[in-house]
Amino acid sequence: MTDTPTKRRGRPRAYDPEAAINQVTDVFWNNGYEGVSLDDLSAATGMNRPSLYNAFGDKRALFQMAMERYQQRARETMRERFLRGGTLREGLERIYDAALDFYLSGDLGQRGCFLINVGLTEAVADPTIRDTAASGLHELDRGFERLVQRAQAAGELAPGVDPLALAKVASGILNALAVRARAGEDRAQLQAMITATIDLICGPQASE
Amino acid sequence: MTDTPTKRRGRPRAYDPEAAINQVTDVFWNNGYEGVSLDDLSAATGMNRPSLYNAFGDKRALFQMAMERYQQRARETMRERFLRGGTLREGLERIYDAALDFYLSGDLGQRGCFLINVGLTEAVADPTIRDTAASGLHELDRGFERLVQRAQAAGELAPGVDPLALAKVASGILNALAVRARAGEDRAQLQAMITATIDLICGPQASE
DNA sequence: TTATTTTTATGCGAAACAGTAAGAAAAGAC
DNA sequence: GTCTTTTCTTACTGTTTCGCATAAAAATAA
Repeated sequence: MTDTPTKRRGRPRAYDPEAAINQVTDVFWNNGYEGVSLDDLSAATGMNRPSLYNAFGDKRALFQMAMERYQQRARETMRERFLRGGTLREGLERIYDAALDFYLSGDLGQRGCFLINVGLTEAVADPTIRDTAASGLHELDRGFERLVQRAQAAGELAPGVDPLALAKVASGILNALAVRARAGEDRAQLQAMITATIDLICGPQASE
Repeated sequence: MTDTPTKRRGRPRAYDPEAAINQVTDVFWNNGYEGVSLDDLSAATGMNRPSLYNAFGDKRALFQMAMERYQQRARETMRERFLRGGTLREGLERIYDAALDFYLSGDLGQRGCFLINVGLTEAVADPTIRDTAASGLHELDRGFERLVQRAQAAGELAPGVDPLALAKVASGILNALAVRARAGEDRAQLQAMITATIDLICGPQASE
């Protein structure tokens, strides 16, 4: 739809827009919004500043684009894991496992979540950024709600429990994993928090 | 010990160091490290830049001082709530309630946690800041561990459960509350997450 | 070849920034 | 009153920043 495979008229662009957005996202993800200059982005993408402006707009627009790109990446990674079948325990294990890979990625292996650890820093000063970040978090909330409701429909949950309450805890712990990944906790520590959460929500696992 | 109530020799300082540190902390808390200029701090404290340098050092030192001041404030608020007696449920209610007041404070009422929402943004670029923030989070972890272990010693917990696992979840949810406060969730939504967590850890409350 | 279109490259300008130097001001000490 | 000490005030330096203006380069169209 938007792509034009036909030969363009003028000088061909020397950069790949897709790759550039990913590089911009990574730089913001590491250093925050205010911690990044356009020269940093220029160096990371190989584009010079006027090309950046021409292609994507100003710094704020670049950041907004980076947030959307991040959400797109995350959605592609997580969607299937929310929807695939299995028990609630299996679903939660799949989801948390994928999130860990995400949060522990990057050069230093502790980037956390873009929305939480970078976007929300700007939340007080910029309501637009805050709302974008918040909607990303709420999308995850809804994923957990559906997951738990499916488990309830399948008769997995004890009769008294409130599925939405379980979903809130499950989603909150995902936030905590992002926070703690950025704080430098290693995979084993984060995995211990995951295990504790899953055992609490699903009941302790039967020993193998 | 460190205070000298005797009359100082030279020109009296026109600012109150305690108040200045609090003001610096608030400005960083709202806008992040990179989002704050020394002129901002100068305006907030009423001190001009040379006085800031003379009194506290450069921007990095000011931020470090702000992190420590924040931890001091938090410690004073939380300590008593971790130590006072009562059931585990009562303890958790006390702690989360105080945390909400903290996270929902500030001009806009959604500042979150300084360490999480501001300090950790710098964590990838600056390991010193990361370690300071991480140690603050781990101090809370230990508080929850002791709280849950006391509950176990008092026979409140079911025999099978691992108290450290419960503590991990309780502490993780505290992180999530900070994240979501900054994302703009209101008190009622946060309270719902608290209730869900406490019910999950302590068992649902007997209806009154 | 010549014109047109699109992008890249160079570089400018005004503002903001961190940090410091030098001197004026306000207090006590003598 | 004069000296000494501490702080405040003003001003400066060099750098970085954003955003853009202008011109060169590389492609197609005619």
